[in-house]
Amino acid sequence: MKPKLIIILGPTAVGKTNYSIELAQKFASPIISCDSRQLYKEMIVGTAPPSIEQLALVPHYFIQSHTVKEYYTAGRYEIEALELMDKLFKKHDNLIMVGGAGLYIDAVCKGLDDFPDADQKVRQILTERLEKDGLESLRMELKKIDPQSYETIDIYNKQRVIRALEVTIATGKKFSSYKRNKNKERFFDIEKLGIIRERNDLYNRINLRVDRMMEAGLVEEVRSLVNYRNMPALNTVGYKEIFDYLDGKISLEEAVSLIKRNTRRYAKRQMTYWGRDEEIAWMTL
RNA sequence: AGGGACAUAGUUCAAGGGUAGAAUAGCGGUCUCCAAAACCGUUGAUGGGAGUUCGAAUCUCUCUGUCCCUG
Repeated sequence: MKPKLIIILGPTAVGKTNYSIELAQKFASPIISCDSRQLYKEMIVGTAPPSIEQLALVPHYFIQSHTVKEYYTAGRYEIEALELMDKLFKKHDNLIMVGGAGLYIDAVCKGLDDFPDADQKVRQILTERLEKDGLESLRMELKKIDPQSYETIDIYNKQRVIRALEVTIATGKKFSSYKRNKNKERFFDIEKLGIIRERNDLYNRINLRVDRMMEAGLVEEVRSLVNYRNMPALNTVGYKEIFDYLDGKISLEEAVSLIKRNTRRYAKRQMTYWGRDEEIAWMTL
């Protein structure tokens, strides 16, 4: 019989942490976090990870385990998470995974194709070209060197265009040639449990959580990270807005309401992402 | 109580006799490695009533509401 991975997912602030700890205790399983921001050890106040008390109740993985100083991607998460599960499943029949990062969850469940790691230098050059010559210029180059990708990706999305270009340029093989459009085989079964709340309820929880983050010293945490503000990790709701405040672009009050708004939008995008995933069993809290 | 000003989308503000627009919020969607990212799309309003006019958000009257001044 295959071991089973139970994934608890849901929008931000819905209450995944509490629920997962209960469930993990029931299954005597550790918790594998699947959250693209809680895995940074420098980002604590603004990412609402499990508390110290909660972490003491159940062993957690991928919580404050990485640094904002290094680039991290969904691809690396897939590799690291699979390695970890390989080990943990030797002792556990069931493992609990919790998180809100849709792409990271998909990476674990279906697997990403084996693109080479992003070449930061190539990305840097492309990003500068984007600023200088505009997106259209990058689009035209993609059309030339990988027309297949030009046809299939969102060519108005600069991140995607750069991604396709950087892989093609860095490896000499077309970005589209890496795609296999096939899910990877996994050695474990997967059960997805989605948690949802009524929208007003969720929005109230989001607003409350942001107020608590401010009380807990979000501004200080963000101030301590100014040197890394250009790293992708810091391109995060709650951090961007405070950077703007520290720059004097907006008032603290504006920053707070922007954080609330952007968190609401994030929650909505999460729901959209999972909207068509028929494997998820939904549960309203 | 008297005098004055104002009333347009959830909010802030345009249009001053001729197709009611914008920003923002809200809502919906996309997604194979920066994903708390990066994109795309969209609903919605002239406070109520009467009048002038071919035609009223716009002019007149009235009611209602809000604000200011005076007592």
